[in-house]
Amino acid sequence: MIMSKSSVTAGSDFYEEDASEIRKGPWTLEEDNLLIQYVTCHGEGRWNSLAKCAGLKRTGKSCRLRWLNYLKPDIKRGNLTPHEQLLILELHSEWGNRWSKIAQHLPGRTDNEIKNYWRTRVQKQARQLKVDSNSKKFVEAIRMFWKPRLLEKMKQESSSPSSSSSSSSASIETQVFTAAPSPVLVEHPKPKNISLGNKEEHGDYFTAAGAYSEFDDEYYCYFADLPSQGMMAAAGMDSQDISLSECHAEGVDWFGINHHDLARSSSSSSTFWETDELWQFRKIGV
DNA sequence: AATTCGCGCAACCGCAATGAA
DNA sequence: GTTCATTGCGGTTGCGCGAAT
Repeated sequence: MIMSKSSVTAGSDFYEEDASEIRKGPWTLEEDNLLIQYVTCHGEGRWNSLAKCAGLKRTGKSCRLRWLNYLKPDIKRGNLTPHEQLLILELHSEWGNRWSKIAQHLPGRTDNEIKNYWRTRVQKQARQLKVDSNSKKFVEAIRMFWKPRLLEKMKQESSSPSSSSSSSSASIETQVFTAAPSPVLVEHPKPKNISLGNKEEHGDYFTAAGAYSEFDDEYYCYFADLPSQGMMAAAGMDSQDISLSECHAEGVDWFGINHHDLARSSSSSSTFWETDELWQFRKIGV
């Protein structure tokens, strides 16, 4: 049995209300066992009476939450897989903060867990980039940077013999691609037709094929080709090179961020892409 | 070694929706 | 149609732990 933080604090009276019989705070092992036993015998539901009948000095709400988020047998533990992360990003872009609805598409994951993931991982990155996590800017950044990396990671995992992909990964992948075709990260040489005219003050180049950054006299490709027309459509680009300012002019300020900071911080784990070990700058030949 | 800081996550809260009386 | 209890959901809080200083 998994020991929860709360379980090991058995006997703690944190939050415990002296005035009432209702206990609050971390659940003890004994309480967990009582709840498990009762639900196993009588099933879920009618949480208030369940709490009383099981001899738990908890509210029905508290029992329900404990069961659904922690004790239920089919709950999956551990880190979210790239498949699951990708699915969350996709579904959140469609439904917003409808956590329970999103959770329905991730078997074994709870709405609370998904909500926590969004707040601790995704929103953190938005804060670091100083953009609103619901802004178009950030949504585009996720689409351009994060999703391709997740797809790449999924590919790596599926080709690896020690792959731990769940049996549902195929269907998840199908759903993802059906929901919104995502860019695929590929190696990409620096375009020959980059001209000084496209160079921005930060030494960055934006092309239909990707974005390139000049940093310490090296070029880095930090997003890659789109097999589909999605990216260009999203940014209002045609097949010609386009500058950062032109991107801004289209109202898609993808990177209200300093690309050099991104590059520098690739070893400092202070940004979105690196924190999740999803992002690697690709050094390309000059 | 001691202290501080930041993160992850379990659990609480308030409100809305639903259903029974 | 109204009231009240219950359930479900999303937002928020705060504890425990490990990393950094």
